[in-house]
Amino acid sequence: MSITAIRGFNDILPEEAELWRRIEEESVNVFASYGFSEIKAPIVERTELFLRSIGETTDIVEKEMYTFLDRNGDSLTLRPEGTAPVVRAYIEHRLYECPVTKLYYAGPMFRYERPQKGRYRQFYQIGAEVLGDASPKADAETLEMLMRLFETIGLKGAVLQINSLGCPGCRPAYKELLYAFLLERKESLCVNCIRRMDTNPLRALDCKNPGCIEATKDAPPIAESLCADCAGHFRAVQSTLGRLGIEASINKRMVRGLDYYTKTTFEITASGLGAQNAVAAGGRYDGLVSGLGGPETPCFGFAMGIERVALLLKENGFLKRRPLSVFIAMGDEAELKGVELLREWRKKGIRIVEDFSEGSLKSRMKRADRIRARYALILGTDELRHGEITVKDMTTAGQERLKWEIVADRISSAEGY
RNA sequence: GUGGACGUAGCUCAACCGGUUAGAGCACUGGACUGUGACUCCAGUGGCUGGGGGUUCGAGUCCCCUCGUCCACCCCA
Repeated sequence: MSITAIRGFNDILPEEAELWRRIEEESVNVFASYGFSEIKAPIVERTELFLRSIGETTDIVEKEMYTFLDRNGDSLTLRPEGTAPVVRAYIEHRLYECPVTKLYYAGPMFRYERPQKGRYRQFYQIGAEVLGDASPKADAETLEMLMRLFETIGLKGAVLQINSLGCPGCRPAYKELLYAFLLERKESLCVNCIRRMDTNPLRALDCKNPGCIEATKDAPPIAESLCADCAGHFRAVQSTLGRLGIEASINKRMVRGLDYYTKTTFEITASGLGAQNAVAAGGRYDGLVSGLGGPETPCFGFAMGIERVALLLKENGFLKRRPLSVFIAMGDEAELKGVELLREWRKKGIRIVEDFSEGSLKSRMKRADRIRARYALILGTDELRHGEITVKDMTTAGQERLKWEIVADRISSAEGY
């Protein structure tokens, strides 16, 4: 084995890439029907963008970023998530001059983590952001869109959990309350939670350590500390979801790993992914745009992990014969005529490859089968003389000799081609 | 960053307590079948046992180091 891909960075081979393309196509279709347009932001940004958006004390920033100095000495970072770059572009190009902007993006993200099932160092997300809409209906409608997407691509068993994290108006008071509560039970908390008590006590609610779960069982719920605005917003999200027929359970322990979230947060999980069971997650981030120097702009967004969706979809995947023909010429003259014919047939949209191998017809037929082609087109000396070609359907084993002129029509009208 | 499992042919795996020339299935190539794939039968190609060091008369097997994969923790999509 000579040079291999680096750890956590994977090749997506054609069979899987096709599945990915289906996921992306369906996503784009659904997003478009809700009025989203695509934005393509760079993969590398100034490190500062992520420090200021994600938060300096988050795990992502503290230990997971691919950060390096470029030749000028600027600190740059491979994007660990998609929202911050989108918001940066939104501000930079003054897209806020439009009252509501709905954007989606797709592409690779990078986090330096130990790879495991459903988690890689380069991973792909499709995400969408609604910028400039404060209404709880925007939250609910976007969630409905996501659930619809999962339904259309055939992903089964997606479960939606929601929570509200409050806003800068009410969260500080809650943090105090929770801090006091945790302080009383400090002995039973894990070291991690004790360390984070001062900076981000909410993380203790999310901790999976049995001691912490037990200790925080009766912690004061955020819901009771929300200000009138946040509480009303949360109720409205729930009732709108109800009217849209979307089931959502409230998970009052759910805390996101990024600092910019406010009010609604959510996570969609599915079984079959191992420990990494979230397929999509996101929430509202009303303070991010202004925090990065733009105008006050309430926003809601999410990101979906393509690897994880693909992992779940692969369970009911099967190999199909591809809409592809293989051209097999017997002899030099037939080969010469072949390139001419292929040129015409391809012009008519027939997907076709030529088998240039020297082997017997038998071995060449075998190759055609191996690449799972639908048709084998055999041009021998007799066919050549008559202006015909033998067309064999590899799925039915039936074959017929056709005049060159009608081959393209015959093939393209076949079902599944 | 931490813990556990595992690295043997292209793939999936076998090889007893350390013992002769490391095997099988699948795949690949050819033949049975002169121009017809899949099913069947026969034959053949294919290995620095991840890499390095050590113990031993002898290492795929035991010990150490290293690299890698997987799973879990942490965290997250």
